[in-house]
Amino acid sequence: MASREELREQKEKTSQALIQSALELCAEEGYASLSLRSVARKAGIAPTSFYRHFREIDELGVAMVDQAKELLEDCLEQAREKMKFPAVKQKNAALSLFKSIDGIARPFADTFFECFRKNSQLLHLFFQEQTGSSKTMRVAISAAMDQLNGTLENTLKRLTKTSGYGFGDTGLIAEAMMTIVSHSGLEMTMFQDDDPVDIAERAIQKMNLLLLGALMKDMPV
Amino acid sequence: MASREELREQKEKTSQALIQSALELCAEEGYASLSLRSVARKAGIAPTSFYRHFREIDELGVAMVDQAKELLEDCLEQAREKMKFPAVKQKNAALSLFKSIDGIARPFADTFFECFRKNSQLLHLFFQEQTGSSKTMRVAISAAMDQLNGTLENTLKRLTKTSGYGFGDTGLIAEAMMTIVSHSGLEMTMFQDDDPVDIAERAIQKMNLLLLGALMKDMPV
DNA sequence: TGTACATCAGTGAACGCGCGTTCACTGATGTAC
DNA sequence: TGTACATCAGTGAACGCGCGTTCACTGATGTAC
Repeated sequence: MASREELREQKEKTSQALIQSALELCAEEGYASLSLRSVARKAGIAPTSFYRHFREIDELGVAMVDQAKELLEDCLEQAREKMKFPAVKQKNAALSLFKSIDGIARPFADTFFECFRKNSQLLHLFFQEQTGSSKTMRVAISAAMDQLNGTLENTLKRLTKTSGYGFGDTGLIAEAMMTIVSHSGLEMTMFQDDDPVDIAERAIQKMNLLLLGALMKDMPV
Repeated sequence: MASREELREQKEKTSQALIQSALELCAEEGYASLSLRSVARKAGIAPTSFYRHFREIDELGVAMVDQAKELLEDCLEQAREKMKFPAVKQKNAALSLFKSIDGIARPFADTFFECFRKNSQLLHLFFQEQTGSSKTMRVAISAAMDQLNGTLENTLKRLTKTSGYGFGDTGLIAEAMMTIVSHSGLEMTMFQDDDPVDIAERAIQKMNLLLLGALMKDMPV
């Protein structure tokens, strides 16, 4: 009936079921309260079977972090394709620049928040446990964040290459942008009474100010 | 021996011992893993005595949030006294403005991070549980943050009142500043291999860019 | 073709442990009369 | 002044529960010879 290959697929399915169950439990009780038994129960397998897939809970945690990282890399790639930074004429510089900059921050935020909305459990876990109590998780997430920040930094560099204007320390800016959107994303998932569109708009405004400042600082006057 | 008044003081001492014990345990294992028994054990009382002070763990949690809020209000007051925004001459505007702005962001960050360093357990708890798994905690912290943001907003308004320049949406800026410093503060406590001075300097740069952008946006050109 | 053996996802019983909560209690202090 | 009662922080035994982990097992698949 089930070939060795089919068995391998079945195992992968069970692993994914464990991850999905863990995500749902995290959303309810938080990562720190995850128990091996509750995850197994939700996934419909015996507690002891958990060990066929992960050595411990943190190994499952890292698997979730890996998925989140893949997702976010895709999200940044998608954002990169939509972000524009049109050249501006010199007069009315600040106002005109501000509109150009919106072509960076807005598509970035839109893509990010859409991704957050579709995968709120996974991304809440990722950003929340960045400074959570499991060292294993912090290390994994920190490494992922370094790469994501690097990806965003490259996007920013590419955007400014053709415009004549530069952003100065693009690494710093990428970091700040990620801080702003991740903080806003967490807010959206936690306070669902608040208007998510409003939170998104405020995040965009914050990034616009940041980017305008970065442009003005090194601008030839 | 012990008058009724002395008994009242003794009870308050025990409550504080419980809070202190809880803080140390949070720093090791996280708020979600706090147990009534472990807190009582660390404070040197019987598990059942816990109920003489708090109805449940979350009530102790909210007591910690209240302490953190008091501390942060004092910190913002202290920062307010040190923040300056000297007027600038029109020519070389951007560069000159950037230096003036540093008189806002740097004292603010210095005060905040010094406070964070001295009370890392309390403030880590406060900012981490802002989006943690206990709704009771999230609500308490959210209310405290609203007030703190308001305080910082007032400080910003007062700073610009005499300079001729305005910051536009000061609420938005206060929010972004708090996001930046709290995120950096959490980084410092969690990754102690990283240089805290470097993290602080980057936070200051981020806020400087934000403030510069905010000034330029509404600037008469 | 048949037989013995290896692999491996999943199982169920059992263990000791720490947990939150209940209960009736202690012993010191203050109050009513 | 003396006696009965109220208050209240702290106690220790006991409970039932969910936890992580161990162990020997099953039953299906594939492999060696």
